[in-house]
Amino acid sequence: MEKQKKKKVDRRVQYTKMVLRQSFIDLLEKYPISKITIKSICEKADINRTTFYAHYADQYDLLNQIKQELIDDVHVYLANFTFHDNKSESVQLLNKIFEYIKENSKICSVLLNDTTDAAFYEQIMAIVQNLCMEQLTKKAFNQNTVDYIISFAATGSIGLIRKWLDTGMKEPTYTMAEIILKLTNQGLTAFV
Amino acid sequence: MEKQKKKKVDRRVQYTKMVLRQSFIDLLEKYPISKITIKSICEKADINRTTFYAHYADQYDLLNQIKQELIDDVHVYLANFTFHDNKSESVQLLNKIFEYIKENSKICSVLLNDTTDAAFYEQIMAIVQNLCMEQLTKKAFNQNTVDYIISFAATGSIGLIRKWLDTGMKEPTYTMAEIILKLTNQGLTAFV
DNA sequence: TTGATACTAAACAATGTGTTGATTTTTTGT
DNA sequence: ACAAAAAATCAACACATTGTTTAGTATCAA
Repeated sequence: MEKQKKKKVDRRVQYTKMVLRQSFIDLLEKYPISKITIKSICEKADINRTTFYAHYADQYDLLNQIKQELIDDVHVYLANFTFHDNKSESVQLLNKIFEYIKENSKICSVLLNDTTDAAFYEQIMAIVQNLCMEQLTKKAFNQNTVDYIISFAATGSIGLIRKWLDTGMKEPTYTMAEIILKLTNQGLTAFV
Repeated sequence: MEKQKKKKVDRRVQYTKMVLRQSFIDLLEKYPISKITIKSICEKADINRTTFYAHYADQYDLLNQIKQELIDDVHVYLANFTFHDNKSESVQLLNKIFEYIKENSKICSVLLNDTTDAAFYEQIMAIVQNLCMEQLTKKAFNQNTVDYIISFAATGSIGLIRKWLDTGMKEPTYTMAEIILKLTNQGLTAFV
């Protein structure tokens, strides 16, 4: 009963956050984050600078919130799916992810190119892990080695996605899902 | 004859650059680059701010020069080796690299954690590519797919190294060289 | 020693930062 | 429709950093 009352978000707040976020992303496409000032974000968004500070500590805080929203968004997007170790299911699921990335390619490009924040990176990796490496953790590998393999596969997948985004998301001979699954699953067999 | 005269670098310049660089790296270990001011670097180094501007445009320029020096350093470090597709040679070579990283773990940690700069990333990836993926390009794969695989393996390797650095460079059950080679080579076989 | 080069110190305008308090506008609940 | 609450605005503020200039000093290489 207590948490039932979800505070309705003020329309103004919604608008302010939306427009600040959008300005910021637009700027991020043109300039490195180090050159983007709070002032410039606010001017582009036509929002008072004082208002910015009411919502965010600084640019990086704004960036983090954008990241978090994306993570949540992806989780919602995938929530409907049930997981099986059936291979075609994995492919289907990964395809769904690439569909999502394609739809949100603009923001994904920006966010994946900034990997200074380890937390975001690891959350993305966690998603990949859950999708592609179920069988990995089940088998009785040496845990130490497993961690390294997971790092490799997860980071590699992100690199793959970045390349895909940078080159205009052209579908290669194999689908992205196929490539990822083949590379990860096959890589594992080296350690069985 | 023309280019023979290599200008001797002034000792003062050498000292200035060295101490600025060192201060910067020290600060990078403690604070995110966005919080590091030119002023703070200079104060720590006890160098006049005007002098900083004589050598670097800003913090990011300094960072780039540090990166470039590291790349050059690695190339020199590996220059003595000759390449074979003999497997044990590859292992030896990779071990050499991990030796280098271990010796320079402080700076490597800092530099590898900032991947906003694609150029540096790609130069590191190029080294990994040349070392581990000779046989890859030789085979008649579909070029489109090859590019993706290279991205995956190279980025994955960097992720692996980052993890290794973050966890104190403990030697896992398999050596790092073994893991990288197994994962990359094995991953390839999926596309033969 | 000498000429060249590099560093320092001080001052400068320009820009961005983060916070304040008073005021206006919009939303929400009744 | 109205009053209370919440949010955005505005102007002003002290402050820090930036990047550049100028003149003087110290160090270097030869």
